[in-house]
Amino acid sequence: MSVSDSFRPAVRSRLYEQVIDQLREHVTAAGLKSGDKLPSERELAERIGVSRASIKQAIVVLEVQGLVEIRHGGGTYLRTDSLSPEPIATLVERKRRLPDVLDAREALETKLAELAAMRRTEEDIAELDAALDSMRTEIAAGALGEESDHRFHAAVTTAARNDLLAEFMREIAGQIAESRHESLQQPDRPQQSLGQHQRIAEAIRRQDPEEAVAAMRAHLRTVSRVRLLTWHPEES
Amino acid sequence: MSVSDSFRPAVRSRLYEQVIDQLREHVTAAGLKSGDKLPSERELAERIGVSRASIKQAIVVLEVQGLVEIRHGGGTYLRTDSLSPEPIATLVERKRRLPDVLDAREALETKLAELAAMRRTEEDIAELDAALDSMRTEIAAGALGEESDHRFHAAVTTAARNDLLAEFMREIAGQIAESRHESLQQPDRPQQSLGQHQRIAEAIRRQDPEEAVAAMRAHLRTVSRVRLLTWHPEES
DNA sequence: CATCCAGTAGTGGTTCAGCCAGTCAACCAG
DNA sequence: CTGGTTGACTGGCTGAACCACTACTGGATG
Repeated sequence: MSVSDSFRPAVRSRLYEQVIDQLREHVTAAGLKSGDKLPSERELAERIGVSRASIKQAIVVLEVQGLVEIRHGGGTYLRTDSLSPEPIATLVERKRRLPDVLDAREALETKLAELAAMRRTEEDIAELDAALDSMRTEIAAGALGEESDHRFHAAVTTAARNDLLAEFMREIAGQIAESRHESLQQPDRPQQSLGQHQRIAEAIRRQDPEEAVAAMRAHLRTVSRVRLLTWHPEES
Repeated sequence: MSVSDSFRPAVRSRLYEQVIDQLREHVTAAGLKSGDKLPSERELAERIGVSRASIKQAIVVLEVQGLVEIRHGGGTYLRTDSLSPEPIATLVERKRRLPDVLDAREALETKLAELAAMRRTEEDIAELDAALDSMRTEIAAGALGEESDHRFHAAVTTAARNDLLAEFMREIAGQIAESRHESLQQPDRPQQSLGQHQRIAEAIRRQDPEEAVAAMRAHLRTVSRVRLLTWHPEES
């Protein structure tokens, strides 16, 4: 690590933020769950050593984030187990357990295939075909076709027209890329993959959701099986 | 207003919320844009007729929502043009995205049910049963059983043992809670819901992934159908 | 004249003491 | 058993006060 590595991110100046941090700690330390009651404002003020006004600011923030429910005269109650909105990025990074990613991918992409089959436009079909063409060319030239593979799945995602699922896909894009690379290095794998992609595209073109789901599932299970055999023969 | 039609869903009692409303009005009325300066806390307190503490609570809320930037000693500045996170346009947009959420939920929860059926332990079964018992009790008492509903689905998520999918579920937990509340207010809905949950639990207990998927899908489609009929008869 | 730099008014940050207004449980009366 | 009363507890809000920081002003300096 060199000189300017990490600036001290400036002091967390606002008091209410520190209060929120302490509340989070307390919740996890005490093992509180959804529905449990937090200490009263007066008690928190005394134990944390700040004024009630600051405690209240912190609690109001937690309230607007939906993490806590305030009952006038009745106390403050948890609405979640963690009290931590915890950024997804760090979690995905920490939880890069592969089988989890593969299961998640199957959950997301089979649904995407289903929706794509129902909603695809002519433009979507054109993009799917373009991706397949590109894949054929790459493979014929002896390449793995990773780029085209990604392009194809991105086109399916676009055709599904669901921003939320698209966002979830983005969040595991990194791990998918890894597993794609692994998978495509198996002998004859690119050619087999091309066939599976064509089957998916065909189902979407014919607007056949069930077949699209089946084709996508078959494709993903092939990918994951290879992956498991290569990396985790003993896994669960 | 007839008898049970619609109770006013509890008053908008909190002062800081009214302050936020007034601030929004002021911003639009005065035509303030991003970068402009808001009046000082003391001036706002005097003009709106509340204490500075309440003004500050409101401003802190706006800060954590990223709508405003506070500079110690320098004043408070707009970071957006409107100060309204959702004027009607975006609110409509949010409602329009509800189908996205429902599709995502089906993608995630059917997979969770499948995994749960394969991986559940005796403890998981016990928690599912406990949630069902609680649901029966609540419903028998005339309640909707929202809490138990959430508890049940949380138990399924736990039993699936996939942190990534669990994280995705957390991200849409808020919208799921909304749709749950809507759905369970339909006549006879809680009773029907109980039956569907029992079917899911039974499949998981028998370690029958396919049936678990089918049961979960049936349950979710009921929920989403009701929702669409109630709120968006004309949707897509 | 241009520059620099205190001084100062003004701003947000926080505290404190106090009162108001709900909630809840224990208790009592019917 | 039901319904009302009471009192302790909890969150909601206020007002005055002080601290920490910023920004502007106006005079001193080169």
